[in-house]
Amino acid sequence: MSEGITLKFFQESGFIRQTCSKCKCHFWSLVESELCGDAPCVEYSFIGKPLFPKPMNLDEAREAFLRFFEKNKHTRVDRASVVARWRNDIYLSIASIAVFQPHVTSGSSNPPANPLTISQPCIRLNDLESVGRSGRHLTTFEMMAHHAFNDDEKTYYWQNDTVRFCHEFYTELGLDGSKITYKENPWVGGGNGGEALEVLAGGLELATLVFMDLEEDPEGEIELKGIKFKRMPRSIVDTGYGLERLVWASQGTSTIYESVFPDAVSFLTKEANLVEKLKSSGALISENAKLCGVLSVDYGSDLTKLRNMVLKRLNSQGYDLSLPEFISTIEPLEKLFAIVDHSRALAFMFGDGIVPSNVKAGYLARMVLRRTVLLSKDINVPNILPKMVKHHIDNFSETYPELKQNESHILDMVNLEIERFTQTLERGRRAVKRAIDSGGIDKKKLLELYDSQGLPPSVVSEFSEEQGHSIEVPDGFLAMVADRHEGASKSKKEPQKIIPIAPTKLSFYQDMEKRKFSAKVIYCEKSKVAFDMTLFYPEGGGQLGDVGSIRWNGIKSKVIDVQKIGDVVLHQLEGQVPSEGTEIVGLVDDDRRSSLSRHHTATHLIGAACREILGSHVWQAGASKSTDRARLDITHHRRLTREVVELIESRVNSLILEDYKVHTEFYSREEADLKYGNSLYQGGAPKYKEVRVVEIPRIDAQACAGTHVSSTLKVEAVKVLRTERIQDGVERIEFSAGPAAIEAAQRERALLEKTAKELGVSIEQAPDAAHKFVKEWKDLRSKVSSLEKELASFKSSKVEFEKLGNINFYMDNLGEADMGEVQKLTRKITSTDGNLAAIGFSKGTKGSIILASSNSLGIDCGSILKEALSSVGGSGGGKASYAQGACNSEKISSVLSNIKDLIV
RNA sequence: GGGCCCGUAGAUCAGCCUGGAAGAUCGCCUGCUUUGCAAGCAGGAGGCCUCGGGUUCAAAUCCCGACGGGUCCA
Repeated sequence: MSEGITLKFFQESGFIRQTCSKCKCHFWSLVESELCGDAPCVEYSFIGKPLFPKPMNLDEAREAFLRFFEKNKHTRVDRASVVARWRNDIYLSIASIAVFQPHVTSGSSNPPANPLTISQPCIRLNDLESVGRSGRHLTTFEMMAHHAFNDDEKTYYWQNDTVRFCHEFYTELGLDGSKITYKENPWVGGGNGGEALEVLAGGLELATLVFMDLEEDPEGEIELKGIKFKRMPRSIVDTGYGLERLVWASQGTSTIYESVFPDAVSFLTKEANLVEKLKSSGALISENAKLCGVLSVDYGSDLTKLRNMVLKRLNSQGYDLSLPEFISTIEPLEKLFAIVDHSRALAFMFGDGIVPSNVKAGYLARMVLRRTVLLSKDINVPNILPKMVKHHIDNFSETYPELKQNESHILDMVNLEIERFTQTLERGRRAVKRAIDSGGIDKKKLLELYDSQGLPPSVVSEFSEEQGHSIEVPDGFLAMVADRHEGASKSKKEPQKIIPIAPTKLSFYQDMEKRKFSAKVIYCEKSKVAFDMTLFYPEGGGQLGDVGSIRWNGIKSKVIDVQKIGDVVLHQLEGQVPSEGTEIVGLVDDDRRSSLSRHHTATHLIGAACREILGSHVWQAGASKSTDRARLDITHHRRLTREVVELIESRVNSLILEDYKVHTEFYSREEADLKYGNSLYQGGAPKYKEVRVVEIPRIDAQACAGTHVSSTLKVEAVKVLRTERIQDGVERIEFSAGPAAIEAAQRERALLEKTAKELGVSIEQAPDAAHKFVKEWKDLRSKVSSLEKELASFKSSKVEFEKLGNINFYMDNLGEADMGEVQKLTRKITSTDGNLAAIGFSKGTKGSIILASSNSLGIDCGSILKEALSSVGGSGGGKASYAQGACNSEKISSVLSNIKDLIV
């Protein structure tokens, strides 16, 4: 690498490779320069002095980019969702290349076009704290890119053309070529790596050109940034051009936000009454942005440090500001920018179907929303968020009509989440008050309030102030939270073992109705065997494996479990095991398979009905199919009401009757993507190169490896059994299909009949009767209670007492009596000073004693009763004023006399 | 995927740690006071203490499980 990236283009155009005197990195530039042009070596020079002759907005800049690359033989492809559903390692699309990982980058699938150009909306939340503050950070941005996927068969272009394209693109737009610096900086990430060039101008990184041709390998020969790599089969041109950066550079405003969202910023500035402040603080913001550009400080924990550094620089440039003055000027504006940015992120997240939740991507959306709400409160526009989101939707409606289409859903999500957060805050306000009332808020309490009630320290502090108490927020709060969550164990996956035989031919895909087959045993392992082909479906995709039997030479063994290990299907046998080479006849249990297939097709129908009735935000979050029931978990933000469930159930049953054929077909990944889009991957990231699509025409299409019935009519019927909220934002629907649905209905009928019979009424009258019985039972219960009171006071006047010293000793055995009644009786007696009551009563053979004394006596009833009971084998105890115990009912009188003896 | 918190009257919560009569405040009802309202005073109704097991003489309270909610982290 000592030669760096030496390209023909650089040489022909007169670029010189130089070394930065500060950071020692290598860079290429048309002019001689001491510094590399990247932060922190240089600072922004384009603010107030745009790099391009003509200011561009988002649409103009995006179109200029895509057109340029179309002109240069790239195919424009549509953006993907910001929710990376095709991946199981990240939740959000964080780069344009993420759209093509891992299937295209690994070589197992072809790109939709090659070479291609795209502008992909991306969301990154790792620098959330910096958004608004640094003047350049965004949670949502569009990464424009041109990608070329080269392999052994064909090389489209590599480093030289990439840089040439890049340079031509910027210079054609009017950027002075001598202002561009290409800094060598190898790139590493996501298990891949390669040489890379950062494209810098005016101190701003405009783009990164990555030449991805390495993959991580501990045995690899090549080392980058301390990690070992080897060459990968594909070499990929992975570029990333910041759309927003380009727009910013073309306008040279103080912050990126003012260039990218001029309308939104001015709208919010007006609403928040910050017009004057923004105008008068322009210079301050510019300086702040410039300095934040060169400083690499963690905005989360070292904010005060950062503020002081900026302030020092400002004051050395002729400002005369105190820290509080500086903060009070800059903070509201920073918050304003953050709100503008965050609300765009929310529009995209909800627009692409994220349902707020306490887990996964849904949690990320919730977190962003809550932050934004708090920020809006801070600048006195507490209800601005829905308006801001709508503003973005309208602004983007031409470029992203899908946002406009989903507008009502997006706003519904936003409003619902705001409502939930308001409730959380109200709960929190009360919790803070309680905490203060019961001894104040210490560090531990603060942590608990955050962790279990969702109250950030700033909010707790605010609520606390309302109560007239100030609290101190400790440094490193977030580190404490992290500590608390440590020890959360990470589960390790066991590496799958490999069986060294040819892949089993999965014949059930050819004919899903067939149950009988002949095959040859090609592998044995204890009680497990593999054949050259099989009709037995192995457990997978949430569907249970088949069972059945195999025969050979007059011998029969049961197949009790079927699993797929790699590409081999292993059949677990019960009984004798055939040896390798044996020809066998296999028979799949038809009842079970048919039932599983019915439930699987029914699952697709339920999913389709849910999407139709509830909306396109409904995604499968999990599924499981068994013989008598199946369940489907869907993303949805509200509990499913009975009415909605009935709608779904009816819709599914009419789909069944409409008798659609169920088609299955294998496609390559790119064909499948092209034909169906990524809604295909309801079941998660596809595992194989070939995608099997199960399609119910016009109703549903899914990548699915399971078995299905040949037409919807064969599902026969579907009955929803129950729904359950398994996570916030995820509803589980449990249902039965076919004969199992009828059986389920019959079970419910039986339960109803039994209930009605117990109530002694017809089924129709059962609810009313139950209501009446419960009401009567309640009335009677309160009547009994008041009668017990009366009875107690009546009986207490009947119980004889004798004087034992200064004690009035009441003693009696009431025989059969109720606990409540006797308790009331003794309370009554001992409510007068100087009284002691020892009352026995029984219920069958179980005898009970209550010993209670007036508070004035100073007698320890607990220990007396314990002792009195011990000689008869009873037990009990209690407090000084009240004790209770039990013994055999025949022993009551002896216990009572024991008590009397113990007192005198 | 992994934690943590919560479930008691119509609402908000106390009681649970340390087992032994199920409470407070607001709201509701009745009466008094008032031209009326608000307020005040007096009285009252309203609880399967989420459900199911277990431990115990005894469970709102301790243990296990389910259900319902909240929340943090990845």
